[in-house]
Amino acid sequence: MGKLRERHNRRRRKGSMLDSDLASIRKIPLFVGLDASVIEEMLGRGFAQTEPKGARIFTQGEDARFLHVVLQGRLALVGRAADARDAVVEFFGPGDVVLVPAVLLDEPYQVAAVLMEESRLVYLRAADVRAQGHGCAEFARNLSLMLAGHWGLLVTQIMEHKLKTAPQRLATYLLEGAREAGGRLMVDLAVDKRSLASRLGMTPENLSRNLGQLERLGVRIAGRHVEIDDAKRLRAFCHDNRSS
Amino acid sequence: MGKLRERHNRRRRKGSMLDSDLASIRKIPLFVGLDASVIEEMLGRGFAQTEPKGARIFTQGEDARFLHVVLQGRLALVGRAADARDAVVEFFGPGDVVLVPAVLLDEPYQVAAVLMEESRLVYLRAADVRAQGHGCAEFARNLSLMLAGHWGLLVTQIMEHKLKTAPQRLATYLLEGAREAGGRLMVDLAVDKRSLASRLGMTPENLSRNLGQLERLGVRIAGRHVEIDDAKRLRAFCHDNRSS
DNA sequence: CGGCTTATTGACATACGTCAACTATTGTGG
DNA sequence: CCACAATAGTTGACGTATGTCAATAAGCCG
Repeated sequence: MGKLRERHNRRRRKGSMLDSDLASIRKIPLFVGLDASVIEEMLGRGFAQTEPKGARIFTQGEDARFLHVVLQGRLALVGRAADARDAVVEFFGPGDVVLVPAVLLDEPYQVAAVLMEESRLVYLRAADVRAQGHGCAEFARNLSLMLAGHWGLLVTQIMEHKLKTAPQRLATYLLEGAREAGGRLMVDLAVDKRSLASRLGMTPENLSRNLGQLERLGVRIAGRHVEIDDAKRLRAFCHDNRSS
Repeated sequence: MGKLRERHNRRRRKGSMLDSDLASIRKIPLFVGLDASVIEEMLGRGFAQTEPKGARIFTQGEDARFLHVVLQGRLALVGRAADARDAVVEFFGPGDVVLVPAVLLDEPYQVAAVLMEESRLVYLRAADVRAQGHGCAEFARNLSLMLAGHWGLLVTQIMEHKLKTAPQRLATYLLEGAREAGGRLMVDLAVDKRSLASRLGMTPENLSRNLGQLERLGVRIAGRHVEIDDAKRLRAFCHDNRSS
């Protein structure tokens, strides 16, 4: 729960969009099926920008001027309490669209966004997005579907917090992110452990200890690289309270 | 975290919609600004029904066949973990529309819904809702706005869980629900304390103790009726960790 | 290499859950 | 309307998970 520091916060300058950017954007569900004119209208007045690790893209309480699309990299939505401690709500990566709610409702951002690594983002003007949400039925529909998906993410997280212990939440997170490679299940944590701890609702110290505990369940940890020997056992551990 | 029991679960029979039902529905933000034909198309194939306290409207894992609108009463969204403990995600009351995400995505419900008191609900057929989400731009837009609003609720709850202690979450909940009446701030808890405890992420025992703790901060509790003598002090307590 | 940040480990404090007993409240049938 | 059972809520004693503080170790970058 330490404060996430922002090291660089240079004033951003508009960067023009590359063809590769446009190609990526068109594959994102929010933008599929739209008339070319609609996409162009939104993108035409937006821009793309690569920003360094630690950059604060926007701040809690700030007016929602842009809709952000992550092309590469990773960012964290960070909420800050009145006493200046803050918590990571969720991470977003390539293809994710961030903070549609604030943009649609034309409200201040409820949370801040901080880059976990150097990332390339698209900035779409909030007013344009709202206009298309109004004018283009297909876009409005895509927005709903995206929001519906996010709803599920948040509900899942709430339930995990209320029903699972810290080690169980950690194990669940690992299993969700795991990929099979060479007959082995493995995960590469995309973010530093301090932020991961915050996302999982525990202190960094406890994250360390909980990783240690999982090693006794056949999880091997080397820095940010994690290997899962016995996925079945780990899954059982997530569900059942009464495991060792 | 005890299990919410369902006492009555009679098979529901379709109930026709009353004029007063229609009047209520038209005032709900999700339905304002729609062509009369659109509303009629959705409502025409739906129905309204009054169901008793404890009724389980739908179950986790069930396919989303209906979109539910609360006309009167109160329901809880309840998630169940693998080990059969369950947690209240959120309460919904008159004017709220429940589980749009599952309906839109045509996915199974992620959570169940249980009535906290006798309630009158509208059942709209999921397929009809999806069709209008597709066909009617204004409805698609309203859906987005509603989902965006819900997103804020859930994010707030996640942050409170990560950043606040149980007594602080309780105090925050009381302040949010408080109404001014006769120069006094007061709340009437709409649900039983067991469910409230689950919503707030604590045990019923701890809810009792935490209410007791708040009494030392000028909160008077009598059953489900709560009076707040010093809102300023209570607010300070919510924000600051280091209060007595 | 040296300085900085990040991660780990240990000792300790505490908030919270658990279990069990008790009390209050609600509902129901006689 | 009362008596009784069932449920809901409270209280206390206690254990444990998790946070806190401090010191050490391990990466990372200039």
